[in-house]
Formats: sequence, C-alpha cells, structure tokens
Amino acid sequence: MTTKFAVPPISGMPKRGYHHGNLRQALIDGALKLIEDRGPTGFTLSEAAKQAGVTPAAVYRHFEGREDLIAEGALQGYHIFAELMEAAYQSGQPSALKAFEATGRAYLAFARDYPGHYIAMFESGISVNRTPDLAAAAARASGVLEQAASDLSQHIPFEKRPPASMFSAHIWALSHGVVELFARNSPGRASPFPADELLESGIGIYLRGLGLIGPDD
Amino acid sequence: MTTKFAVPPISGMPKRGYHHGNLRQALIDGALKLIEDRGPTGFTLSEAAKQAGVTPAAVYRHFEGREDLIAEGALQGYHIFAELMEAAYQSGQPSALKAFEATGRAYLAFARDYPGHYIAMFESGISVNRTPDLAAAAARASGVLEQAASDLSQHIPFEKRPPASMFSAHIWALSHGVVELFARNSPGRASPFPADELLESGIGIYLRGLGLIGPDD
DNA sequence: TGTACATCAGTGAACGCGCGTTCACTGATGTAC
DNA sequence: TGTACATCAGTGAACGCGCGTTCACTGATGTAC
Repeated sequence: MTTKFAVPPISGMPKRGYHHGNLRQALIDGALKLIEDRGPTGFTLSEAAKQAGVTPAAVYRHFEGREDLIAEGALQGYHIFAELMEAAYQSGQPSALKAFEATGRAYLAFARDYPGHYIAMFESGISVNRTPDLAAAAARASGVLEQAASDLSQHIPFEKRPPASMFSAHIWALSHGVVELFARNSPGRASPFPADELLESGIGIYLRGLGLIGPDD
Repeated sequence: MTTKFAVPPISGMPKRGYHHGNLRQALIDGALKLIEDRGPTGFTLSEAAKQAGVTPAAVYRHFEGREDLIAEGALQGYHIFAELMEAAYQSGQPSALKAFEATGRAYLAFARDYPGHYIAMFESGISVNRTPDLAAAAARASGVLEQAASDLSQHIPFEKRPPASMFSAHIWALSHGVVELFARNSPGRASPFPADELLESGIGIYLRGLGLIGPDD
C-alpha cells in the first residue's frame, strides 16, 4: 500500500515516473488506512498525500478536498459492502433462514476486513445524502438486509409479523452495536466474548423470539 | 450555559468578577455542548474557553489539556449514567422483568438527554482505562445492566440460560446500535421508526426468544 | 520515424488560520495580626 | 476595623506547528502530421 514511487517501474506493475499512474486510488487507499489507524479525526489530507508519495496540492487534481476524499472511500465501502451482503444472501438460498443468517455474518466480516471503509461509512460524519451515488450505494446495501428480513418474515404468522423494515433495523442495530462496542479493540473496553459469537447468539435468540427457529436451537 | 461573566454578580448567582467562580464546571459544560454540536472532532479547547468567557490559557489552571477536559466530561457522564441506570433498576423492583426493561429505557433516555456526555463517553476515543476513576465509573454503569440481566436470568431454566454477561452485552449492543443509527438524526440516515419504539420492540422480541415473556406480549 | 505541440498530472512555494501550549505577569481575594 | 501580605485564578502576548487550499509553474506523456 505504501509503495515507493521514486523507484523505477518494474514490469508487471503499473507504469509510473513523473506521473503517478493511479494516484486517485492510491490516495483513497492511503486515506482509508489512515482512518483505520487514527480514526476519522486523525485523518489529514496532507498525510494521505505524503503516504502516496505526492505533494498535498496533487490531491486537488483528483478530489475537491478533504471531505470529498473521505466520501469517495465511503462510497467504495458501500459498494463492497453491498456486494458482500448480496453474495451472502444468495449463498443461503433457497433457505430464507440461511440467507438471513449469512447476511448477519457478512456484516461482521465486512466490519472486520474493511475497518477503514467501515469507519468512513459510519463514523466519519459524512452524510449518506452527500451525493446521489452515495445514497444509492447505501440504499442498495440496506436493501439486501431488508430483503432477507422480508423473506424470512413470510414464515411468521401474518398477524404477529413485525414490519420487515423494523426487523432489519433491529438486526442492523445489533450488528452495529456489536461492532462498535466489542469487535474493534475498543480502547479499554474488553469484550467478554468474541464478536462473532456474540452476534450469532444474539441473532439466534432474536429469531427464536420471532418464532422463526425452534426452542431447541 | 453561556452566561456573560463581565456582568456584575446578581444575588443568588455564584459570585464572580475577575475570578470566575466556577470555571472548571463551566468549561466542562461548554466542552460537552461543543462535542454535542460539532462532534468529538469539532471540539477545541480554545473554543470551549471562549464559550466560558475566558482565555485559552485559563483552562490550564483546571485541566492538564484538551484530552483531560474531554475525559472529565466523560467521567461525569458515566456517573450520571450509572445513577440513572440504578434508579431505573430500583424502580422496577421487585419484578426482575420490569427492572430490566426500565434499564433499557434509561439507556436510551440517557443518550437522548445527555448527548454530549454520551459522545464523550463512547465516541471521543478516550480510553475508559485512562484513569482508575473513569474505569470504576464505567464498570459501575455496566454492572447495573449486568445485574439486571443476571436477576432476570434466574427465570430461565438453568440448562438453557446464557451467561448474564452475554445477555447484557446483547442488550448493550442493541441499545448502542439503536442510538448510533437511529436515535441521533444521523446525517441522512432516516429512522424508519422512533428510536424508543425500535429498542422496546427489539428487546421484547429478544426476551421472548429467551422464554422470559410469553408469545402473546 | 521524427518533430511540434497540446494536454495534463504533478511540483513547490506561499497563504492565512486556528490550534494547543508556555510564560511572565497582574490584580482580586482571603487571612493574619 | 485597618493594613500587609500570601495566594492563586485569571490575562495577554507569543510560540511553533500542521492544516487545507491556491497558484503559477514544469516537465512527462500522447497525438497529429
């Protein structure tokens, strides 16, 4: 990620020299790494530029400014997130229950594997309505979870069925809470249990509460 | 909160003039208000000082620096939080169920009524192990929830009873997730339901999953 | 293939700013006699 | 009650810093002929 750009091009690698080759993506990657390491507060445009081996001014060839750079990282995060959620959803078909549980696991896996993206998306303070692109990507991701919840809802007797959007909001909140409080080695807040076990058991109890799985696991 | 300190003392108000009277607390309050309005990122020591009608240098008579000021706000937050949780817990006695549900509501009420404190505690990045005081206050708060969960656990057949710490971690995560995603008018993330309704229904389903409340509400 | 030229991704110097922090100081307050 | 003095909570000027952003520029790259 922190390649030296002064080094002469090596065959197989993207060409670079005076011109960078793929500065735009390098800046995004660097920014996400910084956000991951130092939090959204700690991120600075200048440092992201330095990490990419480039002058701060060069950033303005590709982004409108600091906020725009973060927003781009978040956008890419939403795309990855939506894809992982969709793949998980598909992987569980045709069982609505399996599909649903897979999306829950995918949520946690995304938070674990793409912490920089996750923070840019949920903790950086950038609004999801900043651009239509961003809003659409976010909607697509939450749409998958809502679809999975809706599918599963069909197995609940109609009169005691909560709205699918409430169902999915519960799961989203539980997942997000687990990530924030217990998944990251939150400064000084030791997790009593591994995050994935916590989420899995929590979802299990919740689904039992909806009558979607039997009392005996 | 933003009183003018140039104004001559009015009877009944704390004395002030050249000396402030209660600068320490005024700084904490100002800092929490700033954190509430602008996020942990937006908070600056200088601005907190200005808001208290005082030079930035004056802050150093009462705090070691910026971080220390935030930490003090978080500490007071944990104290208030623990007290509200304890009061809620007591209010539900002798019913373990009522006590438990009351602590859940207290969690959300605290987040709503003390947003600056909440952010300082959970989103400012200050470690709960920064000082023994802080660690103790945080432990006291989570202890209440764990006690409530433990009490309620007694009503679950032993062999299918999850550890109380897991139980309370689930509820904590769900509560925190609801606050983060749906309680604050999160930039652009509209809540499909009121936060308290969302939390209440989520906890209800969860408790049903544990067999703690009947299938008919 | 070679030359002239347009394009454009980068440089580097400079800016104004507000930050956190330090320091010697001042003047209000409280206390001893 | 009045005076001398110690205490200490504030001032205000100054600092060095890194930030985001701007600007005129330069030199590598790609293209037309």
